[in-house]
Amino acid sequence: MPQAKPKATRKTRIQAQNEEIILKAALEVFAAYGFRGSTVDQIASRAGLSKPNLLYYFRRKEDIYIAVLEHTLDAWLEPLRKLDPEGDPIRELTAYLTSKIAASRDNPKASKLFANEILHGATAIGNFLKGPLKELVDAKAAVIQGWINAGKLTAIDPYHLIFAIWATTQHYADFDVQIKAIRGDAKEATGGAREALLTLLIEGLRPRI
Amino acid sequence: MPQAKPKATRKTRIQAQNEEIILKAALEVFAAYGFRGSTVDQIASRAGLSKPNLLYYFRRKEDIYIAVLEHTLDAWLEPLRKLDPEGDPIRELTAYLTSKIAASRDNPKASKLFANEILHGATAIGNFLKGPLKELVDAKAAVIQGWINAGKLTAIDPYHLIFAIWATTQHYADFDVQIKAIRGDAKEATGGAREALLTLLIEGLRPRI
DNA sequence: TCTGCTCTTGACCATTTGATCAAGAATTAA
DNA sequence: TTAATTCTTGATCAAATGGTCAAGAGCAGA
Repeated sequence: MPQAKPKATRKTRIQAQNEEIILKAALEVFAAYGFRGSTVDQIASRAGLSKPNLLYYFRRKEDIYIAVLEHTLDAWLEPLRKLDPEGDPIRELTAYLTSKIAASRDNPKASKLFANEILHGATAIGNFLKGPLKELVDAKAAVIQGWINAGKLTAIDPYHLIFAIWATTQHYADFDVQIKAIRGDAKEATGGAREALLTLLIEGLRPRI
Repeated sequence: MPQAKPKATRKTRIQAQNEEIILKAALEVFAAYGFRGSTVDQIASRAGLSKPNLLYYFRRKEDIYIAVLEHTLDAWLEPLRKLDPEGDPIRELTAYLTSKIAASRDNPKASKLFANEILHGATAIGNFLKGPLKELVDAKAAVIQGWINAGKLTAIDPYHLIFAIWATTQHYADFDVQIKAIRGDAKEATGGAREALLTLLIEGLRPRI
């Protein structure tokens, strides 16, 4: 009998190591070229493995893709989870926007991966969007609405506020090529982004007493 | 001798008609699946033509792609061009944001096409970004800076303001799947978008007297 | 060392897909 | 009507690509 795929038993040292290498390579390739635009050969080559060897760990291209998404999804949501109902609204939103800008700077590939996935219909993570993501956003929107009702924040639709923070912060990762074309190398451009976005999006929400 | 490609002479009725059909079909397909994810067969099929017939009008897949991009690029920039240095700043920015939201609603496919193109490195429109787009943005950023210097607008980096307007408005087209997953069918969601974004982005720029 | 399991790979296959071509159909201008 | 030109397509090709397989190499526990 040919070898079965790695059993459900505990992972080998080599297994754990190679899967990590593969996921890292796959993130880079998928982020750059999208699912259809990436080839198994590219990923294998970047991971330093032969194609059949890579397919020994993930039997189908789609399996790699899903694994990469799942591997990064959770970290991507973390900043929003931290939004604290007990905290000061302006401070909390400032922290949230700051985390998102940092995430875009430190992990642009994850941002591009999601952008591409959603742009093309989110077939692989549709259930995640409708489930965990929606629940989290609903909960945090309620928190923001609570702040507004308590007069601690100018009235604004919480959902649109969240969307605006996503859109603007992720823009610096997803459309970096455009920003670089307009502003030259994006080092200082992204540097000023945090302050500009805080002024634009958050400062105006400070309640007028 | 086999037929040469359509000569540089005036276009036939059939030629003009079919090219229009092809560009429309190609926009739909490319917007949905990206360049690599789209096939010539798909485009031909949606255009109601055979594949060789389609390739009679555009010899390579890439030619179709570039034609579609060029065909929509200009319209996409029109709103920003209209930003009038002589107008009232708040009114002008309101009009700009309103146009961009309308464009996202009325032509989401163009938005997705560009989003995908830029996300993957803008290899086909890199020169457009560094040339005409940069020039236009530089000019309009100067206009906004002029308003700020004249005390007609709160201080804000004009480039980041423009990026924020792009990011937020196009978000409703590019990430519609995500928005629908969170908010249900996006009719009313996008309806409130204009007001929310005006409050968030523009209202705060009104100078405090 | 021996045994069984895990890991690796060259060779190969089937399908998809961008592109070509020759031949015939339709259209246009005279 | 006729001749030239434009348009259309079935058949076909070569390359790229996802995936398989059998055989051998490496490794770990007894």
